[in-house]
Amino acid sequence: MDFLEELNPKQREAVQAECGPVLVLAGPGSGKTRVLTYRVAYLVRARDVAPWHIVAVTFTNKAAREMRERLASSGDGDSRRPRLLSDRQVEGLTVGTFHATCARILRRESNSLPGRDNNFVIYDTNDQLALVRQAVRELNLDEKKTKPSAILNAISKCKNDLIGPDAFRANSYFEEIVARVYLKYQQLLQTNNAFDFDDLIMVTVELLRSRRDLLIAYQQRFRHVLVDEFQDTNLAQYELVKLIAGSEPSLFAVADEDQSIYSWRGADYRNVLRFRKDYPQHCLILLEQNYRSTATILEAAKHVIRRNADRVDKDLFTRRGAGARIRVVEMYDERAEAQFVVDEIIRLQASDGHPAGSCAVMYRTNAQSRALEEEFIARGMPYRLVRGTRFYERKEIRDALAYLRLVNNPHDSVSLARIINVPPRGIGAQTLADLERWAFKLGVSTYDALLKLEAKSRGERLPLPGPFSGRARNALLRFEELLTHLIAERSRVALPELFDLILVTSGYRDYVRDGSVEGQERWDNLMELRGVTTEFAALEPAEALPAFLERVALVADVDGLNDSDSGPALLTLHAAKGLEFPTVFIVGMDEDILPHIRSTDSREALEEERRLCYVGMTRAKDRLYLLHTRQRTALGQGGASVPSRFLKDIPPELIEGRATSRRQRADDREIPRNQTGRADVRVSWQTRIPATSVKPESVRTAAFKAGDTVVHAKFGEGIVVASHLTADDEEIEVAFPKQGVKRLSATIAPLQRVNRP
DNA sequence: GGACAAGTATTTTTT
DNA sequence: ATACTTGTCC
Repeated sequence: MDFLEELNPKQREAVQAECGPVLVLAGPGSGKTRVLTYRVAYLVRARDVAPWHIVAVTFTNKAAREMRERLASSGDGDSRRPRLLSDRQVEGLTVGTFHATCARILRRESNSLPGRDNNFVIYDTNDQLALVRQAVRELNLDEKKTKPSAILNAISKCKNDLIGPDAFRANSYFEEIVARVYLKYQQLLQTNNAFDFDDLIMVTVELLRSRRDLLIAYQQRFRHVLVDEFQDTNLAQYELVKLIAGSEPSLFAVADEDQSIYSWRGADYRNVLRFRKDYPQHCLILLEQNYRSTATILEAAKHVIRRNADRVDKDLFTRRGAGARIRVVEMYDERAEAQFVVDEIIRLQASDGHPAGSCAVMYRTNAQSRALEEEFIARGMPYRLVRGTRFYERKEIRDALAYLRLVNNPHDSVSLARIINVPPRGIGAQTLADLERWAFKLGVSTYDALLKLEAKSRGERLPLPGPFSGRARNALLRFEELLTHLIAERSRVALPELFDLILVTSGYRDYVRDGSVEGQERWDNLMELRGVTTEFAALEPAEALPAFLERVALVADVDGLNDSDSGPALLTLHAAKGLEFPTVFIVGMDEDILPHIRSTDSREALEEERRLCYVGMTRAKDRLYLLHTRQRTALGQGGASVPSRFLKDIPPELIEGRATSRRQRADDREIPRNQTGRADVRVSWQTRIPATSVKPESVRTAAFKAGDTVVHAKFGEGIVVASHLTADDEEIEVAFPKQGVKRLSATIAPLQRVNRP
């Protein structure tokens, strides 16, 4: 297997593991995705697995795309590498996000789904929110007392935990409301022939659970399951993986608990622990060699992450040299911080020809980008802002998509409500509310209500009188006429033509092109969207529209935003995950920013902030700058700020100029603070809070770590797979060749460590 | 039904 | 500071 030669022995071991459950725990920069990709190639080439039988799930479309590309081409720029698979083989694979994969399954099985046909639409967060509002209205609940977003969060959480509306049990007044809205919300989704993002997973699980025949069929189909970023799965996703993998799983999961930064979206890194429990016979492989960062950077990052409990302490190492020390820089405020960053990038460029494009500036919150952008603009330096307003979130794009979705699926009342009066047609909120209520009474979708109104206007007798004044009724009838006309054209003309037709006949084109600069920009955006429709022009009109909509619903960004290296990248720490840069600046290493103020009251949240910091630090290959300020303007009001606690965890000898000087640290303590860390400047110059007011964190370290070989008096030799510090003990899991994985107390069990590298 | 003023909330966001 | 939602008045 010559194509495996470019992997190191450990990576190769993972790739060639037997086809049972395999868990690869891998540190940053250890080649996780590479291992996953090669595993796919290995299954096909060495194990004669038909590509058809392989499903690889990722979390982003980007990751899926990159994986395909690597499999299909010599990849990574160095062109002399052999291809891993042929085009035909790659085409046979199922590589995609959880959501895209589930959407495909549901589309295929839509006849088994109550109230859905295969034209169902996928609602994103905006649509979901609109639907929650509608549900709240229909239940006559007070929108002010119960924030729709809070309800939606709760519903989403339920779905991530596979709790359907019937199974939900309320334990508080708020949850009572949630329970009622949830039920109504699901009904509305069904009436609209729609699923939301979370449904894609939950409904697929429900379907496979209730239909044994389908379950068996999909298990047969997807005999080999691979999961990337496994620490980011939620319960529903893990359940789905388990279902498809079946009782004799060929399941290959790659994870790094220390990079789990999406718990607020339902991700639960404890799925890694569950995996170990659910598949006790699994093969565990640790990838601990980092190929990215200098020893200094890696060491600093390890010191930061080590403070977290509940983790397998991986013993990361690198063969790279120490490299430059980390620069910890204190600036007066965020403007000075930005200046320093720009100055330093220019200096690096001038002194050693370090291209500006290989630098990245990272921050905790999007709002922090402003000071940076202002400085870059003032200095005339180009920069790449990674994910500003996303393309598909622009109003004009969402409006155009709403038209398209409505034409595809007229029962989609959320899209209908969005554009019924855009451009203005004299159908205001009141009229729309009346229409919706009327539709609700008749038990039909909003579009059907419009049809009934039209039938009535032709003189047909209907049981209920429409509640509309002449003016409103005329406006509604004109809209109905427009919509019916567009629907009739749907299966007649090619998609780009349909797109044009919609914009012209709806009056949207003239509405947008009002002669202003912004108007032109919006029009340009619409034309960019039109460009996407041309990719579907060759398909049958009836197929093109649903295919286009699915693509658009599941792809959050448009390619080509982060390609060129025309300047430094500006991005949030979250957005930085999975990327690497020779030089990284993390700005705002201040208490209340990183860790964020909203995280400081819970241990779990604080640990996630720590992981976030770790993710940022480990993006750096050669140079790492950590900046904090003395004073920071937040929400319009300035205040003194305190250096982030994470800075204290970095050993001084790794920091430029810190090893010898205690003075610097003493200076830090001079910064006045109150309990919240942000102090009123005037008061604070008199108040000095001793350093002890900062809560000390546990510095206890585990005696055992994953990978250690131990001998147990009874079980014999085994390998430690996990270690957690508990309140007063250390709990470890040890895999014994004969007896399986045992959970032991490190202080009580008769254990002896055999070796430690 | 639409324009404007006041009020409110403001982390992160793979799909 | 500011963007976005809601309330009031024409």
